[in-house]
Amino acid sequence: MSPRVSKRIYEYFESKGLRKTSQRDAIIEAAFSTTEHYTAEDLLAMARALDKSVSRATVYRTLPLLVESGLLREMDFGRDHKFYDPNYVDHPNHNHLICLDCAKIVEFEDVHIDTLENCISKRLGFSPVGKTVRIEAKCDVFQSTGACARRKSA
Amino acid sequence: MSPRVSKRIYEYFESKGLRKTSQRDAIIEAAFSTTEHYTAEDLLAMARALDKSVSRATVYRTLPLLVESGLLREMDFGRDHKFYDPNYVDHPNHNHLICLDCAKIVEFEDVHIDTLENCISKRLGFSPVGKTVRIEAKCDVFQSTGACARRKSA
DNA sequence: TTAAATGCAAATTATTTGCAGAAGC
DNA sequence: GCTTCTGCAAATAATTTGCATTTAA
Repeated sequence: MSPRVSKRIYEYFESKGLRKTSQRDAIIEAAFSTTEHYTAEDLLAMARALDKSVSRATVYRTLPLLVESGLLREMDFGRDHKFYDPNYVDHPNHNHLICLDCAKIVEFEDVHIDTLENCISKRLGFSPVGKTVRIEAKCDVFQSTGACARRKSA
Repeated sequence: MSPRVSKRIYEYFESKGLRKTSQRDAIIEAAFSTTEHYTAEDLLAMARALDKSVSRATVYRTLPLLVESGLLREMDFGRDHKFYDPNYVDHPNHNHLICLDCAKIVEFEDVHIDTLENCISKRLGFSPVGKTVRIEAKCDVFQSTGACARRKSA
């Protein structure tokens, strides 16, 4: 985890009067030491690798704090559990393309989408706060060769 | 429900060898006689108003069929239950703007978004299948007057 | 006639919560 | 010392499923 992220998190905690505990430290460290998306259960496993005393309840109680801090983003990919994305710290405007062949999620950024959505919001009489773009797509590689290099990584 | 929708649904059912039952008729009628978004529980109530014998289990078993047919769209608004949107039949490319002040969902269409997403997908080496755009925003009306005409309708 | 569909109630599963003890400040 | 935080285990709530019965084709 970068010192920048660490600083922002602990400043947020302090501003809210939240205490620093060893369990929260482990959860935070785990949450921001990867660029992968993860579930609450995944995060529990990652945090426990750092500190065995972390419980499931504490993970579920800490996740909303990280989301409120603005450093972690909760995402619904339409599956049965929520996913969390730690990459908004470094890429605040990224979007997701989900490959229906290999289930891989590709992150991308595009200034035009952002501009366009701002215009649309204004036109409708709103000020945009958060934007989500999700593209479900199929691999061109898979289409032509019948196999996809990414397919192994679900 | 328009005869066009009715025709498409029953053709889909027939093509899959699915039977026509009074309960399914009631659920389908309820599902496409509104332009509002609804939950499974909402749909149960609406279908029961037409046919008291409709059970919760049948609603839950029928919903995926309607989604697979392409006429109904399942949506995650990040709340604890799924929402269903029957408006894709008439507006296959619409998107959603969610007002954080009044929780109202505004549907809009924009060809530029669609074009842009096609370009982005191609550039990344994918063929887009489905696209979701969601804008979370705040009422300009609410910002300036402190109240919002839509606020009453949650 | 026979395979599919139904209602009921029990099962499932991610997430939340009450509580008594532990720990930060 | 007082309040917040924690782990545990039980509770919750949307959705799914097994089964005996009904019904469409």
